[in-house]
Amino acid sequence: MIQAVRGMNDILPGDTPYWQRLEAEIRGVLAQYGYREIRFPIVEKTELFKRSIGEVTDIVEKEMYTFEDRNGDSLTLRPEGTACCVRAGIQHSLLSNQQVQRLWYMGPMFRHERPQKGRYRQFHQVGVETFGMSGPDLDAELILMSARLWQRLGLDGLVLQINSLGTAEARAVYREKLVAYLNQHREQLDADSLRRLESNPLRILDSKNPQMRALVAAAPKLSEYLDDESREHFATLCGLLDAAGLRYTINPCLVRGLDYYSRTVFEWVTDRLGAQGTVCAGGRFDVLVEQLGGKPAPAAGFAIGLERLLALVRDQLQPQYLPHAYLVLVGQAAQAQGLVLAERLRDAQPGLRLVTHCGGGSFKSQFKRADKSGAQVALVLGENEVAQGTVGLKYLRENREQEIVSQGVLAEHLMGALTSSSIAGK
RNA sequence: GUGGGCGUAGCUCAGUCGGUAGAGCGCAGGAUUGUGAUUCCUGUGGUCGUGGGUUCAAAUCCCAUCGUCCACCCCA
Repeated sequence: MIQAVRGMNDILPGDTPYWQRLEAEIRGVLAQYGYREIRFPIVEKTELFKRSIGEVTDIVEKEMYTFEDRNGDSLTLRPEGTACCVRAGIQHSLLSNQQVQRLWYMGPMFRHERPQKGRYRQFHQVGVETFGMSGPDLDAELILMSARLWQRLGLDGLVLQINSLGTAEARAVYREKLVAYLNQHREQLDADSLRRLESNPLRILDSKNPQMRALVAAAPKLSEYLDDESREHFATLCGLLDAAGLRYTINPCLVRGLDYYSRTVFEWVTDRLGAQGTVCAGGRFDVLVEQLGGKPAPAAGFAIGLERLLALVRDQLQPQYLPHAYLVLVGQAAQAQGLVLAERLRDAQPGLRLVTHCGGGSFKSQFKRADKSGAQVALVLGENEVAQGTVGLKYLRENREQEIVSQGVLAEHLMGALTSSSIAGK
C-alpha cells in the first residue's frame, strides 16, 4: 500500500466540516478589520527563504523541502508565508510609495521536522501581514484582532506574552554582552546552550532546562539595551493594550526563531497542547521589505497554526453539514421522477441539503441509509406516491406523525417542516 | 537529528508457557414481502505493519526497517 508521506495528513470528510467552519470564522474576523486576502505559490526560489528567515536558522539549515527543478533552479516548498507575501508585495508594487496594506493568506506550509502532537511536516497557517504602518497602534490592532478571534471561537485560556527585540543594532550590542556573560559561565551551560552560543545565543534565554534558569535570570536584560524609540514604542503598545482591557505578560525571554523580527514580538500560548503550545505568534519586521529588495516599508504580522487552533476549539464548533432530507425512491417510475423532483426542490430552496438515494433497494435498506445520512427527514417516493402525485414525509429525529404532501407544495412545506433557519443558514 | 512507548478485522482492543487467531462496535442480509434508529438471528470480515533470523513450530523470542504517539530539539 502506498501511504501518505510521513507527517503529511489527509483531512477526511469527517473533519472537513470543522476546518471549513474554523476558516469561515477566521475570514469573518479578518473582514471585520478590513484585511484582504492574497494568494501566492506554494513553491518559491530557495534564495527567498535564505535571505528572509536567515541562513543559520534551523528552518533553513535542516527543515526545508528543497529540490532542483528541471532547469536546475533551486526551489523550496514554503516553510512559512511572510517571505512569500513580502516577495509578492514587492513584485507587484503593493508596498511602494508609503502604501498601506492589510493582507492575509491561508494554506499549507512545509517543514521537515519530526512529527509529534501539534507539529506536522505539512501544516496549515493563517498569516496576517501589514505594511506601511510603523506605530504601536497597528501592533495593538493585530493583537486585538487575534484576541477577538479567540473570543468568537469560544476559546479561553490562551495567555498573551509580549516583548520587544528592539532594532537590529540594539540587539547586536546586547548579543555581544550576552555572549560575553555566558562565556564567563561556560562551564554551567548545557550541550544545547553551548551549541546555541554560536548560532542563536538569544534562544538560550528561553531554554527549558531548569538548571539554566538561575544563569539566565542573572544574565544581562535585553530591555536594558533597547534603543529609545523601541522603548517608547513598546511602552505605548502596553498602554494601548491596557486601555483595551487586554491582559498580557511581558516575557523578557521571548525571542523568535526567525531572523527578520524587530521591536514587538508576541505569542499566544496554551498549556493544553503538550510541548507545542504556541497557537499564534507574530511581531514586527520593519527591515524585511528592504532586505528583500523593496523600498523600505515598516511591516508587522502574525501567523496562526490551524491544526493547533482546531485541536483547541473543535468541540465548540458546530459545523452544519448533515443533509436536511434524504429522498427514498422505490420502483422504476419513482427513480425517474425522483431525480427531477429533487432538482425542482433544489431550484426552489437553494439552501436545502438533499441527498437522493441511488442504486435502488428495498424500503428498509433505503431507510437505513436515510437514517445513517443524518438527515432530519426522509422523503418517500414509491409507487403509491407516484400514482397520487404526492411524497411521504417522515421525521427521523423527532416523534411526529408521517405526512403526505402534494409534490407541488413540497418545497414550501419543507421550509416549515425543517424550520426556516436551518435551511437559510448555509 | 536524539530518546522512549505502541503497531492483531473498517474502528477500539483481547490473545496464557511459542502450537498458523478472538470479542465488542461497524458493515451486509433477515425476523409474513411500504419504513430507519431499539431488540433478536445469520453472515462479512485479518499477508498479526514489512523483511530477515532462531525453532519441528512465531502474533508471541531476536535483529532490521517502516509507520504512529510522546518528549528533547524546533516552532505556528
